[in-house]
Amino acid sequence: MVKMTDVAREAGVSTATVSRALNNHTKVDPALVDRVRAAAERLGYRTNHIARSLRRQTTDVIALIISDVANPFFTAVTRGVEDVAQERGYSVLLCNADEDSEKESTYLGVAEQTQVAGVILSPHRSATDVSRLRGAGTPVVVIDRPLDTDGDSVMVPSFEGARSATSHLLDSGWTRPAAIVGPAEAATAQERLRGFQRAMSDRGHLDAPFVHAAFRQGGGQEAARVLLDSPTPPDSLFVANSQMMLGVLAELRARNLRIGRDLGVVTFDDPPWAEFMNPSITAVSQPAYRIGAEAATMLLDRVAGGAEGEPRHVVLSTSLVVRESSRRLP
Amino acid sequence: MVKMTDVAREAGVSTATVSRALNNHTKVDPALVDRVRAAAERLGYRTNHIARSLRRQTTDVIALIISDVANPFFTAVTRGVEDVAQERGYSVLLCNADEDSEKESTYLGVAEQTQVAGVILSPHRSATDVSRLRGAGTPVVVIDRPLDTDGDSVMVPSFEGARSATSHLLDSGWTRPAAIVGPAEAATAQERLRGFQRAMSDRGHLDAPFVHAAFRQGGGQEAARVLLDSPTPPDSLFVANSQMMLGVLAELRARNLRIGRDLGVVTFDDPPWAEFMNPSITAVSQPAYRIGAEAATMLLDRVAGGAEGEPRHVVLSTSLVVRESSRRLP
DNA sequence: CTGAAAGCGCTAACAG
DNA sequence: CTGTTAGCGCTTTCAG
Repeated sequence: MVKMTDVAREAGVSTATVSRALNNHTKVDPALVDRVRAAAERLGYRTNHIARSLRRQTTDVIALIISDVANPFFTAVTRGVEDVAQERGYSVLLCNADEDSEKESTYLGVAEQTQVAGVILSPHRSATDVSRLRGAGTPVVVIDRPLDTDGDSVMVPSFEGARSATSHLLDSGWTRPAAIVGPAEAATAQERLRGFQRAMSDRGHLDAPFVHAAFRQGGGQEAARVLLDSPTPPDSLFVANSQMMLGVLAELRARNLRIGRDLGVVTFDDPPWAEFMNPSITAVSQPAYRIGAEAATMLLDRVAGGAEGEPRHVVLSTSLVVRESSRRLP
Repeated sequence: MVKMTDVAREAGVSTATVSRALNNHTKVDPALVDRVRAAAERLGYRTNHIARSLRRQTTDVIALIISDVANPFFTAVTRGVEDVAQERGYSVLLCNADEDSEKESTYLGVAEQTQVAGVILSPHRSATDVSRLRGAGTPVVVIDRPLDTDGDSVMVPSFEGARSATSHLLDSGWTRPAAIVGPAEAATAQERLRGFQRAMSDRGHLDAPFVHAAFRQGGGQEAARVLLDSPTPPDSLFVANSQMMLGVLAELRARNLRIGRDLGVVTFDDPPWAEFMNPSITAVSQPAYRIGAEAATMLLDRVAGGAEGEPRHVVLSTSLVVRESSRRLP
């Protein structure tokens, strides 16, 4: 491994000059800069970021802790984060908490120990503890799901999205909607459930059925099974994310139930496949890429400008993409 | 930040002992270990991995450089990698090369500069240069697409997969299949094209039409457009990955063409949505999770055991999942 | 079995 | 504008 002292010797200057020249620091004689650059090039020198980080007490990487890599919503968020991070010279340490508090806390520890410059987190529960990180001066931006403690965030109005999706079901002529929401501990699950319930109670349906399940295909399928097996099965479903929707589709297929005729469905999240289903799936679309991009921008601004100052909250809006699955056929 | 010297003082021992106690190194007096552990706990000490890495000249992170985060194949690979990495105490630095050689080489540089313990790479082109990494003694395992230079790899027989998918189309009564494959520079695109062509020529179709396109939804749609607009349009399509398949579906929908009646389709990769389409999509399924898990295992074995020794090659098999989209309806 | 001390490669005061 | 120097926090010989 060729290091700075090698370059310094080759260029006939001190390591300090090499450091300054390579990092286009303060004023360095242009001639020297060239000489150093040339020497570095010749030797194939590359900065040792570990050493730099130890000295600078911070790194060029930000951690992105998401709830599920298999979920297209989060991969779209990831692309948004990556694009702005890359543009600003940062790498992204992607951590898949996998809807599991324990894994999440492991990763929070990794983020701390590797001294990442900042963290973007989609917390599993609102009680997730980020105090150590913040205590160490590491900026944290929360996305998708809120935290009990205040701080920078990029959110989407889950309540309103769920409410409008449910109202739409009712408007389309379905009379007995039920909801399949995420696990009780997830804030987005609670919000989406509240939105659903509000829409229902506004129309006089007071005890609308719902079931909590894991934010995954298996969870969605299990929930659909329970609901459809109940004494008074629903005639339509509001499903709280696209992974669960896949499970619902599996269950409907197993029971030979046809969407649009036997059952209306709407899902939160608009995965790429939704429009190509037959019938196509009505969805509450979230600006996932923008959520990621905004969060990364906000985070890197903090990294540069210091963590002080009022918490900032960005709320992006959802939109209901009406397709065929919510239409009631005769 | 509480560091080792703080723990040492608190426990009344030297930093060397703290280090040894915490890393359950050689023989340390159990009583001291307890005292150190307790002190560390009390103070909320956490290892500074940056400092450790600088000293040890290696890190606890492996880099995973994939071609496209939005592709379910790669996210499944990612889960496989993550699971075994986590189990063995490593973190994963996920890099999305985004089907772009330049981004890929940026990330290869990041991997080198951050001194990751090893790299799992899905190379964009077979000429991708990993010599610097290997020269520095960093193990590299290649997945999905081969490299010109020899080294550890986990692959799948693309040629055979494409061939059997195409034969299946022919067996199902379609007479004019065409192929939509990836960009000419991608080795998997070439292999899948060869497999397609072999199946075709074996049945006497010598100049079967095909088009290269980007491994994305947009690429697939554009390719479908070209093929369907040709003077003698195909009656069926072999599509080289699921992202492109989404584009094909978009184009078919735009033209009001029905799968199974107007056109037969088969895709490489079996994304979660394929079975729920209507008609369901016949697919060449790859064991993505296992590819990731095998690659990570192989890599970490190298990390532990040294990079020397014969290159190892694991080849996992694909399977054709026959569904409705390839069936020819009267 | 434990401690003292050197040093990983880099950067940032501080002098010059 | 450039060089000297002192560490960042940890691990690991080398002595004891």
